[in-house]
Amino acid sequence: MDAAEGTPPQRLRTLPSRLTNQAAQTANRIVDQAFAQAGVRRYHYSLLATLEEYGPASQAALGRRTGIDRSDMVAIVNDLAERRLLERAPDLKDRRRNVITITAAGREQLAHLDRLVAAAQDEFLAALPAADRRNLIDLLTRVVDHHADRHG
Amino acid sequence: MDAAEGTPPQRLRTLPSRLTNQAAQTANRIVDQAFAQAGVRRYHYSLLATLEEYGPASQAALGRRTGIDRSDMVAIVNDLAERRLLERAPDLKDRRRNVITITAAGREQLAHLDRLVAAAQDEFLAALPAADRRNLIDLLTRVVDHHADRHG
DNA sequence: CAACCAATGTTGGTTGCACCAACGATACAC
DNA sequence: GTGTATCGTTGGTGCAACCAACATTGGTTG
Repeated sequence: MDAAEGTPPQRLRTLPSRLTNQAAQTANRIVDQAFAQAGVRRYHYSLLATLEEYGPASQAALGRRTGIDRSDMVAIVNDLAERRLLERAPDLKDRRRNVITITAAGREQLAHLDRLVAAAQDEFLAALPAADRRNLIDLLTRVVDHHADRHG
Repeated sequence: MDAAEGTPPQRLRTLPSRLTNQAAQTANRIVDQAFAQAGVRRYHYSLLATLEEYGPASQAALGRRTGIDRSDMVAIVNDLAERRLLERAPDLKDRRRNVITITAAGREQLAHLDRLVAAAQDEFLAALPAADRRNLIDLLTRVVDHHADRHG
C-alpha cells in the first residue's frame, strides 16, 4: 500500500478554502471529543460563555451573539435548563421574551469547559509555536471580520 | 438596534477552532455559490481535479485521494458519468474495480471550474494582501499536515 | 487446492450543523 | 387603531461526514 496513495492533487493541496475546511474539521473533531467527556456540545459552551460575559439576555439576543439560530436556541436552552446550568424565566418588562440567566452550577461547568477547550486548542495547534499561533489567529480574524455581515 | 449586539464573547472571538470554523463556513458559502453557477458541488471539482492530475483510477483510490468516502463516491461518479464528464468502466485486470477516466468534456469543465475557484478564493481572502495569503496557507498546511492521519 | 482474509463497489442507513417558513403572542410606531 | 416588527416555538430542509453490511473478487497461506 503506497503511503502517498492518499496525496490529494496539487490543485486542492494549497487551496485556501479547502485547507480552511480541513483544519476546521480537525478542530471540530478534537473539540467535540473534548466536550463529549463533559456531555456537552460546542453550542452549549458558546451559550454559557455568552451568558457569563454579557449577563442575562433573551434567547434572540443570545442567538445574535453566538450565531445560533433562534429555532435551534430553544432546544439548547431546554437542555441546559434541565441540567440547572441556566434558568429560563419570562421577561416581565417584555412579555414576548424569556430572560436566560446562568446559574452557579453553570459557572462551574463553564470553568471546567474552559480547561477542556484550552487543551483542545493546544492539541489542534500542536504543530505551531506560540508566535505562529498568534499569527494564524490574526489572519483568520481579519478574514472573518471582513465577511462580518452574516449572509454576505 | 445596537450594532455591537452581535459581538460574540471574548472567549469565542479569539478561539482558534471557532475562528477556523467561521472562516470555513464563509469559504464554503462563497465556493458553493460559485460552483452552483456551473451546477456542480465541491466534491465534483475534487474528483475531476484528481482524475486530471493522476489519471484513471478506481473509485476507492479516488476516495483516498480526495477524502471522499467510498459510499459517497458511488453517487458522485454516477453524477459525473451521466454528464459525460468521466467514464466508468470495469477493470479487466481486477474485476472488483471500476476504472474511472476523465473525458475531454470533463477537462473543459474542470478548466472552467478552475476559474470559478480562483475567483472564489480571491473573494474569500479579499481582506489579505498576497503575502498574508501565502502566510495563511503555510500555517494551515502545517496544522493540517500535523493531523495527517485521517482519524487521529 | 482449500480456507481464510482483505479490498471493492454498492445499498442503506445515521448524525450533526446550518438554515428557513410559519405561527401566535406581544410590543411599538405612526 | 392599524400596520409592522420582534419573540419563542414547532416543524421542517439540505448537506457533509460517516458507518455497517453484503456480495464479489483477489491474494495469501496452510
